[in-house]
Amino acid sequence: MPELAEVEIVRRNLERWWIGRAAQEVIVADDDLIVPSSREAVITALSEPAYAAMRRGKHLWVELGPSRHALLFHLRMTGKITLEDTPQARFTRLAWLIPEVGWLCFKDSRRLGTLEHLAPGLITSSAPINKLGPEPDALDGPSLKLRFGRSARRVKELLLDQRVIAGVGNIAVSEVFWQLGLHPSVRPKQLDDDDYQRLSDALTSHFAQLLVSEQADELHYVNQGKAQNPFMVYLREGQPCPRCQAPLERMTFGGRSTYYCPRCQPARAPA
DNA sequence: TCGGTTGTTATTGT
DNA sequence: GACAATAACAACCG
Repeated sequence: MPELAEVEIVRRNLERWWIGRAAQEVIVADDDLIVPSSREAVITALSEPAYAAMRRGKHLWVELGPSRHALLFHLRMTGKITLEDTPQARFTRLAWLIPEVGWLCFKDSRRLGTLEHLAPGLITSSAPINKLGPEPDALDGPSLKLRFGRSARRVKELLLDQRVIAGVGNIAVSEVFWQLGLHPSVRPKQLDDDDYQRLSDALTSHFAQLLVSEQADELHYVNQGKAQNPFMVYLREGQPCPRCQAPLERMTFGGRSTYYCPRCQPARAPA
């Protein structure tokens, strides 16, 4: 799935395309998208004008109508929401027509994304929104350290745990660790106060930069189509490190790859 | 055919 | 209880 920056880009697009308007027509192409709520509830909500597009972590929702329905989207691995001339685009699971704008299409080749309808007032108290940790830009070094607590888990696992910090994904870990010279298996005990501050700063600036460089009407995933890889180390196993030219390597934990430079990111002595 | 893929969750084992 | 690994969800790509 897209990470924080990509979801924020989709949110901004929805704001431009959808807010202030109601869908005129709805096509549910894949009922499995809508869980656990009913297809009827989603269609009813879509018939009312949208008035706000919100994001927390990788979750995106739109509030609609005087009765304040909420439609909560999760794009998971391959979801995107695009603006199309027709609702027939490949991989479209749900399409809704905004008059004088076009068809908004939830496209999702892997079909792991979800859409949930939430009754008025339930959104911020709903799981998992209320379980999410703070946004990266709301954390400084000391507060990040506090959130890690005395955990013995790898820093990587903690950053990917949405309850600890919201919005961080697997790509961000590779890129930020490379930037800071952190080994993929580093543990909280091996970080000093300075490391924590640099880590929280690097996460914030990583997402801020992506927000600018990836801004577009349609998200482009590195692994799909001909989009070229804009990252320094992610998916670049075997290629020279941009900093020292040593061949980049890959290490996986729990089936999640971290790409890193063995020279720039040496293992640290146990603290 | 195999191994890889930007997410999350349930399950099993240590 | 904490942690770690794995599969599962489902499908595409090289």
